[in-house]
Amino acid sequence: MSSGRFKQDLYGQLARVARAIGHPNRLELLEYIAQGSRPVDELAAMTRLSVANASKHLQDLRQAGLVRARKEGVRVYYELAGPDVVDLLSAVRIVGETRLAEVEQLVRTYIDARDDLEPVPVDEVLRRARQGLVTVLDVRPPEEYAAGHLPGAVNIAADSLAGHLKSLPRGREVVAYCRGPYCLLSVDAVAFLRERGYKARRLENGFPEWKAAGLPVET
Amino acid sequence: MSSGRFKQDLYGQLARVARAIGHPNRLELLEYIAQGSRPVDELAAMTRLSVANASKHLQDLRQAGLVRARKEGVRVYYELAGPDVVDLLSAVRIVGETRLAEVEQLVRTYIDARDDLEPVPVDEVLRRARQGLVTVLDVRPPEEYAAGHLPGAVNIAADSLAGHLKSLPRGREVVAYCRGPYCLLSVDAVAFLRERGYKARRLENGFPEWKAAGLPVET
DNA sequence: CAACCAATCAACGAATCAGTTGAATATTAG
DNA sequence: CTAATATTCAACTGATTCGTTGATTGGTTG
Repeated sequence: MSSGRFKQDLYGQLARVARAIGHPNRLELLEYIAQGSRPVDELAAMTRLSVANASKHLQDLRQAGLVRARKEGVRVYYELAGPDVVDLLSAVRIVGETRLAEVEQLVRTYIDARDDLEPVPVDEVLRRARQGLVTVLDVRPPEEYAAGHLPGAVNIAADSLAGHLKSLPRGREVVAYCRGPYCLLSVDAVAFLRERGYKARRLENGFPEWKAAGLPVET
Repeated sequence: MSSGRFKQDLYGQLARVARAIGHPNRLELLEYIAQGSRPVDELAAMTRLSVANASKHLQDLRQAGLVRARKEGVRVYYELAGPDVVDLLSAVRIVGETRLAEVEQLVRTYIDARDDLEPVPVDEVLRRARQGLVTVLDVRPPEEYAAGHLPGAVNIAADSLAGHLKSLPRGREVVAYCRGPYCLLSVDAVAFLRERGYKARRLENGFPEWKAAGLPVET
């Protein structure tokens, strides 16, 4: 039986996929790529990596099938290969949170401690946003908002929130979201809004998870 | 803002989890561990690794939180940390199958080609087994069957199937399963049974996925 | 205690990986 | 065509990983 070869080859390939997400810099790159397609130099700047280094990591991701590269003029845009990649990252996140004390600790101190442990589940947001009971607030930078966002969401980038409070109806509850469950932009935004008397909560997941779940998306 | 530290530490930890499943031998070890707890020497024998090497890989898995070690007398039994680990492995499998041509090719030649592309979905098995319409057949070795199996399943190890056909009712359809979607034991069994006139199909997933999905398990 | 066995540890070489630097390629602008 | 810019490639260093070998620990048995 050549089943030994099968198993060997197969697990060799799957290990390639796993190793591709086995480096902190590649995980961070994927977080940004998951918001929409981006050229190499922007991704390098966002992650504070040298362009050559970022380029190499991106090619590693591409060879593992996690991202695609699309050439447009002089630049190369990288984009996520598909929603299954988001599911994979979520699975890693869940294992990390439930099995590694270090992760649980980090999440507790940086997120839970500031957010009063009451993230909003997705189905609730969907329902109440349709009824106009909440303002859905996207605090990511405008390029990412433009590449896709929750239906009806208002975009105010986290760093310009202070200057744009007028566009947020005072009475209604605000639900903020950003790049993912570990993105602190919405944590900061919620804290800021609460200080100013708003009733504000954080969506438990970010845009990529929303989209990967097949929920409606607006562009 | 010390959010840079947060992201760095967090992704460092998640990368640890990913790297733990980033080696073919560790993936194979996990396949066996997912069937139930096993001591180091048995796992080493099953994977044809040296005991020292297997021990080291198992410790890597333990440090990443994927497995637990339980000492019983003179031997150490390793067991899966939880169902979320099975979900993680499934996520890697799905990405590999949909994004890597090599994986799709391997699955096609070793499984689809021999199984006529008609795996049985889990809910169907659950329903029809309750009505007594199908014989559910567990072709894993008896120790693994003993550690947990589908409700009502009959256990005939794949290598002793030829000698135990009498315990399989001739008229009823057989649904065979084993260690997982990539375990060839049930593929062989289905082929063998079909040659002898049985109507036999393969369950699309194995025991670990069944259990991780929260479906009923018998011991 | 001594013998024995499972498991781990320590140390080593080969291989792979991560990041930098500087050169090479490709596409657009002038 | 030339210049400018985004990206990739090549070469190299230091760090990490994998597997083996032989020694060591820890628990059981006679």
